Amino acid sequence: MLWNGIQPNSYTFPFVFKCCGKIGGGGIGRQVHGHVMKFGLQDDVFVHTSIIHMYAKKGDLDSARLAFDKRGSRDAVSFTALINGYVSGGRFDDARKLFDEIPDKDVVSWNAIISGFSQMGRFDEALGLFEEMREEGVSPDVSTLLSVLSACAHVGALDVGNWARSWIEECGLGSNLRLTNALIDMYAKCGDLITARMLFDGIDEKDLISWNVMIGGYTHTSKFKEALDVFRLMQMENVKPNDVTFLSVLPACAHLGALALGKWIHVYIDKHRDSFTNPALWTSLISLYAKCGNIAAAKQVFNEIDSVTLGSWNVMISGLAMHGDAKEALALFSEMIDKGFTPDGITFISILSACSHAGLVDLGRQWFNSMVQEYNIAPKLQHYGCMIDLLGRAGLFDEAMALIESMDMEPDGAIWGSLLGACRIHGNLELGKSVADKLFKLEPNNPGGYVLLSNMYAQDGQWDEVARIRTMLNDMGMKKLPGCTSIEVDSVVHEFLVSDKTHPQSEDIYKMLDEMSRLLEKAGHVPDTSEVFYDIEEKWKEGVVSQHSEMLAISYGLISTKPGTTLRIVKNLRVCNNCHTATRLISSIFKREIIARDRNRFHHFKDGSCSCMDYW
DNA sequence: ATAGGGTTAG
Repeated sequence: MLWNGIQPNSYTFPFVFKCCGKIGGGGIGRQVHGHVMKFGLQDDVFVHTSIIHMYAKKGDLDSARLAFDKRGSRDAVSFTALINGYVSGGRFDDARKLFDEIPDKDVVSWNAIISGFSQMGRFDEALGLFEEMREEGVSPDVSTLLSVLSACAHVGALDVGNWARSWIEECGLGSNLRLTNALIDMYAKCGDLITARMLFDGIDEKDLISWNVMIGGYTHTSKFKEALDVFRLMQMENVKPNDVTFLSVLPACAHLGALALGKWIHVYIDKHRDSFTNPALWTSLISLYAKCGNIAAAKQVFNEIDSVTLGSWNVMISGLAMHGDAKEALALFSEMIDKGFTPDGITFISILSACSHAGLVDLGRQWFNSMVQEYNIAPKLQHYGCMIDLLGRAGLFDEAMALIESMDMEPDGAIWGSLLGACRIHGNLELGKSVADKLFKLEPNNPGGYVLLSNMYAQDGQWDEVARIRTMLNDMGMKKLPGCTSIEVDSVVHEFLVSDKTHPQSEDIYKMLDEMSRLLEKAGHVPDTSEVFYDIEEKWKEGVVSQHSEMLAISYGLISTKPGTTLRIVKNLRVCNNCHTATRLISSIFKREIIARDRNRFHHFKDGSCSCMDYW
């Protein structure tokens, strides 16, 4: 155009500047700015605003400011262009100051500042600005609500979120997909999965984001089964998943032990390698295999990663620790350091828990000190928890108490709980009583501690104390968190509770359970009912333990898989003594390997023995 | 005819 001698006018330049922003190359914007001066168009408001915007977008805030200052009449539009530059440059105080100077703030300027704060994680300030906006009588629009809902989702501001929902309905925007997706995410993150699901089911044409927020909502509230159910629906509707989808589905598979589905995802990612480049996917896959008990597959994925991240080292090391393979966990840890990676707090949780599972007291102490002194990592509650657990299990109660007293934070229930567990193992009733008091003050409604203390009184023969605690528990209406075990058969996850009769094949499951009991008795198994906490007759207690959720899951596994197939079960609590002994025997009676994951770690049952060596 | 603002995971 210039070579042909055709004069550009004030309409030309805004288009040209828009392109400058897109190609972003070096001094092109400045050159075009020169042409503007040459043609004397610098006073046109449209041209001038696009100059400010161009510099702001390039991150050249000084030039943007200079252009802005030259302006005769400043309107909301020019302010907003500059504010945007300050926001993306992280200069919030300057942005906020400029914003307050705008004489005639309109929706777009409010949106710029609100979304700026929201995107930078300053959600409370974003919501505060939204409040101000409403007070000043400026009507929000779709963009405002998208930013506001995102902020509500992050800080759990359900009240503002509810307001947003009624606003959306009043404006007749109920069918706006972006707004509905943002609402679903907000309700899910605020914990109201019912409303989130209702909105989700109401969408006719769901897009990928609708599916992702719904699945992610379930995963992040630990509703893993629901997450997988929605993923299945998504597949039935032929919606192509992306990395975000898998980053929500894989943890659900890992938690439920849904290994087959996880493997399917692994194959899918391999097949579409070009579109799945997010390194977090590999970390999730390692974690999946480790948590499903297939440590060999976890290692294989780990060894095939092109660029290893700290996260993948961490999950691999914690996987080995969970399996009780302290030696290999520590070896991998050395390798990681040799390769120049710096361990973080998460790495040390794995290292310390590996030492604790294996009873490596000296090494645990050593790494704890090295973490603090060499790596300058301030220990958190979880690190102290591992150390207390390690020292307590070894019976080193004085040292454990000294460590607790040295902490510069208040010990939590987990710490007192693991110390109480150690007291029970070593029959230290005296310390146990005072530890239990501390625990009850912190977590008066958690029945676990009461059960432990009552068990200790029972071991000591103090039956009146046992009765007193039981009555107290009953009076307080406390119930143990129900034990729940899941098993995956043919890619479907089946969940069982104690004495569960809801499974469609319930009749066959209980037939097999009778058979199991008969063979166990024949093998000399005497039911251990010491952990049953109801005041009922011994015979009934035996009935209860034989119908524990893990026994039902194993029974279902035995009748629904081919002989010799390894059974993988996942329990939400710690395995009880009776089930542990029974499972050991079942592995030899039925010639099945059984890999059980409990709350803390793995048990590999094979030929009548368990990898934890009955120490867990 | 031309200028300023936008959702999902980690």
